[in-house]
Amino acid sequence: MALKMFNASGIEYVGMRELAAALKMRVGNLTYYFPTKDDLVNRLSLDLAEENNRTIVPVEHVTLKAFFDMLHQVFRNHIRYRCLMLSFVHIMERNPIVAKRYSKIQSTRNDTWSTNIQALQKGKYISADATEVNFLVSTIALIARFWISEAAISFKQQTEEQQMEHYSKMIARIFLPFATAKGKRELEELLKA
Amino acid sequence: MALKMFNASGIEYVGMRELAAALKMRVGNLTYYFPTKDDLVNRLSLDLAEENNRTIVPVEHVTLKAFFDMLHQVFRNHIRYRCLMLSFVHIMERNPIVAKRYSKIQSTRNDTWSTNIQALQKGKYISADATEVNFLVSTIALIARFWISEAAISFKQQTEEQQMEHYSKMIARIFLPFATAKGKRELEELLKA
DNA sequence: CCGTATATTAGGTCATTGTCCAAATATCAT
DNA sequence: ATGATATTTGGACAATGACCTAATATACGG
Repeated sequence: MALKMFNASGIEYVGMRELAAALKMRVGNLTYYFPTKDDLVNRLSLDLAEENNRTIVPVEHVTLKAFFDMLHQVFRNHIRYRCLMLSFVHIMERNPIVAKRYSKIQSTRNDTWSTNIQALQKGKYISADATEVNFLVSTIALIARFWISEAAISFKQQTEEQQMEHYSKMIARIFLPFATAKGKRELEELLKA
Repeated sequence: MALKMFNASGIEYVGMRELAAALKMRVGNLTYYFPTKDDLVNRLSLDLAEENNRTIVPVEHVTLKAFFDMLHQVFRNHIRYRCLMLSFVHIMERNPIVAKRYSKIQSTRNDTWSTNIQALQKGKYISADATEVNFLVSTIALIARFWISEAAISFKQQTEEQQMEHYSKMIARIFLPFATAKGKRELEELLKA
């Protein structure tokens, strides 16, 4: 419920009173469960982190298709918690608990992406040296963090599916130069759709 | 002065009273010049837009070096108005005046980037078809908009110069696959530094 | 079933925020 | 000097997040 309202109006524009009313509670009652608004945000952030834990996993025999399906699922998770993504910077700056957990998680996330990209190499889908893998990981991280923000500004009129497709394709294009012949075929399939 | 305080603490965490005090004014006096905080933000946004107007221009005989110098200068402008970049999404959502001006400006910005990239093609630095040029433009736009936000979260400990270098190199790497032999030499020079 | 300890709810207060206003004062052209 | 305009002042307003105490419900051991 809180998530729905936050997604609709933005975290900082939903008051505790407003939220309590929607929950048919009194304000004091809401603050009993979540003493501060940051605690609420912290809870939502935990939920998102857990969903992503289930989504971002190392895959044994990864294909480019599987890799981009995983990315697509991450995008979907971000949409479900879009209020967090849109207020990302402010939350990180003002909510030390969330910030600390995030920075801890993030390095393992990057490791997982890196592992999966190296698996793509072993599967002869792409070919890239260590610094190139690093580049791919940090580019994915940047796009994954901020695609919703940019879409909210520049592609408001598009559906969420169209937005996700746009950024999936952007990442696919970044992979393209590193793809083998086999990889190119799969990527061009993705880019065509 | 307002800019300095906003950059230091974030727009939403500098109060009108605090700001007025620093300006040795009364609050009511400040609101005489800027009736609302949004008017203040609007003014700062105008200033940034003007600086970028001077920076992002079509260049006749553009080189990759010149192109990345231009990008570097854009990054510098963003640093000077970092409070705006860090609150980008919220401003666009809640300040219709700024939002409207931004979306109008942005399409001409993209045109200019596109023109300059096509000039790089004419100069035999890179080779890319229309959709690839489009891809390059939208990727640059995304990175330019959000690099400061990501740096504020993930590279806090680095200096601004190091941060700019990181994202310049990221863009250089995105150009690399499209570079001609001549272009590759210049880009690898940039990536080495 | 009673009595007590714990969990929950209610209602209100507090300081802070952005915004607004009417009166007082300063500045300037005629 | 006088009238008009520009600026400054000090305070008020509603809304916000946070906090607190007293009332009430629930659960549990005897």
